[in-house]
Amino acid sequence: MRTAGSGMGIRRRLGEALAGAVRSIGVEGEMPDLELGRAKDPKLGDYASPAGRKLAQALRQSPDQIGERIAATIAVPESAAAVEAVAGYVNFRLTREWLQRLVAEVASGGETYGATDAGHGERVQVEFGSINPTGPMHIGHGRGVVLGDSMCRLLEFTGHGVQREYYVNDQNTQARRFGASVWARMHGQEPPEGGYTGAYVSELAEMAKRDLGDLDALPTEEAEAKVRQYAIAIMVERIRESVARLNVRYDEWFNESRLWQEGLPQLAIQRLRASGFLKERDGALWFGPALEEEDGLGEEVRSSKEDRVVIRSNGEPTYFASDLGYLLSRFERRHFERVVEVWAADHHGYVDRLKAAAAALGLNPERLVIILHQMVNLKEGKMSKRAGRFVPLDELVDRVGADAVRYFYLLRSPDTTIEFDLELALTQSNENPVFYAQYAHARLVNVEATAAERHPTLPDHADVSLLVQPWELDVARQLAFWPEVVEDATRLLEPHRIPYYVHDLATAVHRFYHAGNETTEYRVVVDDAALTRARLELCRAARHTLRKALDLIGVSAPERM
RNA sequence: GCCCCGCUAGCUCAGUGGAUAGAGCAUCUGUCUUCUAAACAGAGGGUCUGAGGUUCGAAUCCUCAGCGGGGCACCA
Repeated sequence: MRTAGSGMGIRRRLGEALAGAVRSIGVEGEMPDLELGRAKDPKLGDYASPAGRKLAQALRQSPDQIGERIAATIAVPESAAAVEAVAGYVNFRLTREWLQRLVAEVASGGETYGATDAGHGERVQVEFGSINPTGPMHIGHGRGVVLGDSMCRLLEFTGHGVQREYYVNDQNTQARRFGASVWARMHGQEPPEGGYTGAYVSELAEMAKRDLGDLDALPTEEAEAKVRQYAIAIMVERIRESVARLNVRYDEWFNESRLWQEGLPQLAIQRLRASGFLKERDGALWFGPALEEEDGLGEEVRSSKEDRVVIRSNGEPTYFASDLGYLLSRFERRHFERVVEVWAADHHGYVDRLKAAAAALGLNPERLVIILHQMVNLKEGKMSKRAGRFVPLDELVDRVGADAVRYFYLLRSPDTTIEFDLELALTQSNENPVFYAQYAHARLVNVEATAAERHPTLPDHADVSLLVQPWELDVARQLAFWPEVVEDATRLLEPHRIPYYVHDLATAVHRFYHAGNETTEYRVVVDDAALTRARLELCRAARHTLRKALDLIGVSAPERM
C-alpha cells in the first residue's frame, strides 16, 4: 500500500476512486464536484458524497439508483473502506484493518505523517507582522504575527520553500516622526506635533545620548538621521524579542531604505511612467490605471478617488512608491513565485491598489496573495495609547503564556473580530483549551514511560490487529483525518483549522486513556506484552500527530504537566 | 455615500450547496485506592439577525433591510 507518509490522505484517494466510478457509469465531460467529505453522523460512516443526488438530473436516473451503481462499481483503494449507498449518498466507512495498518505506519513514520510535497518547492514569501518600528507591539499585532507564522509552518510542512519576512519601514513619514521625537527628547523638548510621546521615547533618547556620542559636530539633518536609525534599530530588536517569545522568527528583516539604495522604486516609477500609468497633477505624481484614458473625460476622472500619490508635491515619495519597488524586489530580484501578505483589516482598502500596481508593473497579481484578518479590539473600546487603552503583547505573554496566546488567536477564523477582555483572558488562562491538548500529549508520554518500566522487553513489532476496541479505533480514525486537515488549512491558508483538529484528536486520546481508568484491562500497560505493545503503537502514532499538529501552530507539546 | 468583515445555544466561537446544525465555557448530575481527574460519562439549552430569491436541497449562494466592527490620506 502507499505509505501514510506520502501525505496523500484517504479522503483524496477515496475521491479519486469515486470519480473513477462515476466515469465508469457513464458520466462524461467535466466532472462535477462530488463533495466528498466527512459524514455528518458516525452511524452513516466516515466519509460521504451526495454523488447520486448530484448526478440524478444529468443521468436521468433516481439518486438511489445512481448511488447503488457507484457503490457497486467503485474500486476502493487498499480496501480502506466499506461502501454503502443510502438515499443518493455514497457512504464510506473506514475498515478496521485499514485503520490498524494506518496506526502502524504513523507510529513508524513519526512526525512526517501528513507532510507532503504538494508545494513542489514553490518559493513563497510570507510577509507578516510588519508594523512601523516606532513602538512596541500590542495585542492586535500579535494576531497577525501568530497567523503569519502558522501559515509558514503549514507551507513548510507541505513542501514549499518559505521565507518569513518583516518589512521594516525605516524611512517613511512615521519613522521620521519617530526619529524627530527621540531627537526632541534628547534636547529636552517636547516631541513635534503628531510625534511619539511614550516613556520609551525618552528612554531611547537617553540611550542615544549615551551610545551615539557627540552629534553636535554633525549637521542637524545628518545627526537626526543617525538618531532615527539608532532608535529604529533598537525598536526592531525589541520587536524581534517580542515575537521570539511567541516562538516566531524571521528569515529576513528587509529595510524599506534598501529598496531605494537598490533603485527599485525608481525603476518601477520609470516603468509605470513609460506605460502611461503615471501622471503629474497638482505638483504631485499620481498612479491610476484609468489615467491613460482620462484625456477629454473631464475633471471627474482627473480627480478620481482611485488614484494614489506616488511622489508628493514636496518631492518626497510616499509608502506607495516604496511598495512599487518592493514588488519588484520580491518578484523580479528575489524571484518569489508567490508572496503572501498578512494584513489587519484596516488596510483592506489598499488591496486593490497594490494588486493593480502589480498588474501595471507586468507582474501576475494572482501571485500576490493578501490575507486580511479582522481587528482585535479591547472590550473597553478601541485600543488607544492616548486614552490609556493599550495592552502590550509582551504583557499578555507574561501573564498568560505563549502557548495560550497562540492558541487563543488561532482558535478564531481571521474573519472574526476579537473583542479582547484582558481580565477574562487572565482568569481563564488556567482553563485554556490549549491545556486540554497538551495534557493529552503529556499523558501519552507518561503512559509510554510506564510501559517501558513495566515491560523492559517488548517485541519490536506490534500486532496492530489487537487494536479492536471502539475507543482505540476512534483514535486511529482521527489520525486518518489529519492529512486532509493539513491540506485544507494550507490550501485556504487557514491555520485555525489546526487547533480544532487538535481538540478532536485530544478528545479521542483522552477517551482512549480513560477506558483504562474505568476498566483495568483496557489500560495501555497490561500484563499481556503483545497487547501492551499494540496499544503502545497507537500511543506513539497519536503522540507524533498531536505533537506535529501543535508544532504547526507553534504550541509546545510538554512531556509532563 | 461607497467598499470590506461579522451576526449560529446564556457567553466565546467552529461549520468545502447536501442527511437530524456542532465544540468550549457557564449551569445541572455522576466517576479518582488512577498507566496523570488540567480527565471521563450524561442532561438541559437553537426562528443559524430579518424578508425575498436561486436550487431536488440553503446557516452556507444572490438581492434588499437591520445591528455591530473596520476602511475610503500628498499616514502605513
